Amino acid sequence: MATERYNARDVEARWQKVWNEKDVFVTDNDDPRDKYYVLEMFPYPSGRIHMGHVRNYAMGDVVARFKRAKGFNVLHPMGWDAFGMPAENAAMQNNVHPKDWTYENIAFMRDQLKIMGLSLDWSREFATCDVEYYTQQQRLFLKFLEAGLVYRKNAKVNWDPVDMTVLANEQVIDGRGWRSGALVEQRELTQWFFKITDFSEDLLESLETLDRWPEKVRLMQKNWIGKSEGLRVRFEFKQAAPTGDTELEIFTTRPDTLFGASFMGLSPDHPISAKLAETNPAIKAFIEDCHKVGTSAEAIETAEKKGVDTGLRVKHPLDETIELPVYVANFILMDYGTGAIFACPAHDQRDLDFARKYDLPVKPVVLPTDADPAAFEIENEAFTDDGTIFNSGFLDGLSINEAKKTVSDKLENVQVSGKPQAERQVNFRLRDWGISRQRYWGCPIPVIHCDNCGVVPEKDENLPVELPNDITFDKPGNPLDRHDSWRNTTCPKCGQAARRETDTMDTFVDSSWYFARFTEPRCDQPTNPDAANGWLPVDQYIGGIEHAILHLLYSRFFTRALKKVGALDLEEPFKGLFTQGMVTHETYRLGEGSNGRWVAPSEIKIEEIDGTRQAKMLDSGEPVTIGSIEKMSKSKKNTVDPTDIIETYGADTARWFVLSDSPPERDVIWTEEGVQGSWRFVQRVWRLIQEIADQTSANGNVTDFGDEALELRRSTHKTLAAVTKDLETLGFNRSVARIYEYVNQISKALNKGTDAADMAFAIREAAEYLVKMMAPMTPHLAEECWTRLGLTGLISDADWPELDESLLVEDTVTMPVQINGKRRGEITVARDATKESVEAATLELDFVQRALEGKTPRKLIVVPQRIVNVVA
RNA sequence: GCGGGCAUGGCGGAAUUGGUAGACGCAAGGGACUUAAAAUCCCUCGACCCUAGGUCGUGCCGGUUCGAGUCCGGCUGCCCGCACCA
Repeated sequence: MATERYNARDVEARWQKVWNEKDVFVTDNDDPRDKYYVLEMFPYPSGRIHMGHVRNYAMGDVVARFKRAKGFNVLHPMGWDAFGMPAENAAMQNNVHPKDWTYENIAFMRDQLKIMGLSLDWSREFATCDVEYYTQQQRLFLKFLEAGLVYRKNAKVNWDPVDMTVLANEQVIDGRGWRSGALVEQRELTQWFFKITDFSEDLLESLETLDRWPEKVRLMQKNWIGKSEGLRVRFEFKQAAPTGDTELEIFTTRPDTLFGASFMGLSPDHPISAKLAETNPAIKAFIEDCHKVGTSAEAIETAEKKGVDTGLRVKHPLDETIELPVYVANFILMDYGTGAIFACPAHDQRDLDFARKYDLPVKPVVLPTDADPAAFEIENEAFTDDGTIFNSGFLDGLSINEAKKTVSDKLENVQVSGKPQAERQVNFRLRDWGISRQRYWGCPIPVIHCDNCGVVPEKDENLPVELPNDITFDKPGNPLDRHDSWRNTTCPKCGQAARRETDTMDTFVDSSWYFARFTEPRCDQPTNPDAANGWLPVDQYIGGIEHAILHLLYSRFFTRALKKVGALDLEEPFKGLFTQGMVTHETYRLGEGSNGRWVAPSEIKIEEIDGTRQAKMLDSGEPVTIGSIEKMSKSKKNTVDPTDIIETYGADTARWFVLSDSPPERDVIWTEEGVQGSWRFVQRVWRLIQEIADQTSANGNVTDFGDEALELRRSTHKTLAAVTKDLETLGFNRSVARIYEYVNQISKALNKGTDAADMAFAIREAAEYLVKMMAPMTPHLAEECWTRLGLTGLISDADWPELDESLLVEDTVTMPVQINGKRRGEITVARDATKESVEAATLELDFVQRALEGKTPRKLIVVPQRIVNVVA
């Protein structure tokens, strides 16, 4: 039989059809085998899949297929995170209904995913904008409400005063609305919140159990939850504040620096600030100024530190003779602690910046170890490390921790107006989750506002509160607000005319429980607890690092809330988490410098002239500047369309490429050369398998192996052991490298001929093992090779190959020999040689004797099976 | 601003987790086959030097160790997140 070229397009379509017709990847909840749930973060249906998706889903698919081969009952579903702003933007720009836009995108992207040959159970697919899904989400909301996990309070939003609409943080650019360009204002609205802070302690402690999560993600979550032990201290006002308060209550984590206090700070949103503003025009103007920035922490914290002296004065709690001025300051957040602080500029950078600006005292009270107390001064950098307390009266000489304790103990026992002056307090940085969005394309919050009864939950039997279809986007703002026939309803409690809530839910709500819904996606309740408890937790979750905090924390909260309302019984949703890197590409520009127009990789060609890579336009030949490598993005046009790649090279090549080279947690650079390399490899494997299929047949028992056959068999089983381990640990790039190496070895062995029965056996075994090992990564190629080798059934249903451990160990081991830490040669000894015999053999070596010049070594280090080091 | 991460040849990376730095791939150069090209196959490929050998070398500076890409301290650069992007 002649070898034929591998036609990926035909082969891939053919096997996809077979998998589909045989329902190979449809999962049965009642299958008795051990379960394994693999999930990739579901995509937002933006229009087309991008290479980041290809990488994410290729990884998940390798895990799914590998675990399937290992005998697990694998759940590997797919869906769509389908609510959100882009659909509304499309509606405004192109006059298309968000629903139509979204479902059209989903249809297109589903087809794109299907040609990747993913082992997904498509029968479980859903979109979060499906009425069936958001009905259950509304049901959950009502259960959470009943369980006391939902409440309303005032919170700030970014307000665009020209468009008269609420803006998302990303729609605020340099403090201005992205469309109108108007300066954004902060505005308070009554909004819905989930009580995630009920679980602060549990969310923090439980991170310890997530040993299959990246350490960095756990650390980020820990810092985000931000547990701190501090002190609430009441500072007496010299004269009462206009609110009538006689004390100012602050929260601090650094009571040890109390003697370094320089001033007090109030949040612009503090009630005292608001009261002062009524009579003090300067403060009024300042607060208004503070409200002219966006609501994001980044905007607030990067703004220049500014404030206004209120004229109020407080007494220092440890020394009545000290009087401290009270400022309203723009960097103090109302929703952390009490919204007021005491400032110690020497040991806090923000306080220092502020003190320098307003010429307030800076008194160091923590002395760095080894510093001279007389000479130690703070310049423009606060000292925040460990040290010893000084300049602090009775605290002098104590450590920071001792001083914290001493101050806390003392102030807890001082009475001010009949209450202790201070109180120890555990504080969390984590805030409750505001879920209200003033938008159309989201899950409606199922409550009704009644003039008689107040806020009334919709009755369960009235669900769903369905989004109306007849809406318009000709005006800014939420179309639900102006949709009278939808908005006007009757009160479920008293039956009188009432109005629907027009806020919809944050799309993070949609993605906080979809993994549970997949376990029984057509259930007429949010979950079937049996199915959910059977499948969950997700054994391997894969997605972008950008979700390290919010999505994952919200999902962890939801798991606790779902448990509380009896929807499932589970501690943590994701047992294993893997965060993959981005796909990047070179950028290209036509024209001068930063004015140049971005051009796409498909519009140019690259040549190497005198050793330098140069780019020019395909059509005009104009020179193009090659720019930096950046995350693929539409704005920079450095994208490669997965569909184009798959049409040219096939899905297996694309999958193989995104799994190669770069470690999966790191960014991968897409290069045309790299893809061609992968494509050549696919062809090479196909040729190799054809040759082997033609030269060997399924062979009988061979028990005696010559050196060459044995060597190949050792390679086979060593490769299997390594690839198995690499796939277990998601080291896809390593397993790809091993397979390249292994194919080189098989080719070499094949060149030596297959006449001998032992070689024929070893090569045949190698071919079958190779194909099985590649099957999770290049499944179509593997099926085709499987058939070509005359094997029956589908490789997608086949077991992972068996490992012969006896072939992994060798009798001798070669170790490097170092002299004074530098490699000077090597020594081959029996695997089980004793330390003493290795030492003796080492001293016999020519180069060792030469180096020692007859002297005895000062030290001889033998690490068995590793290394020998002679210290002369 | 705050929190987290990353850095190894021309390029992507590997390195048994403190033990031979550069596996494997890409690019490049040389050769074989071919009328020619493509494809394929073989060889070379960190830098430097007095080239049987040796010196230097994992972003920069310092430290621990018989031994450091790996551990510790201090920098620099880039990337991610910051609660209404998904």
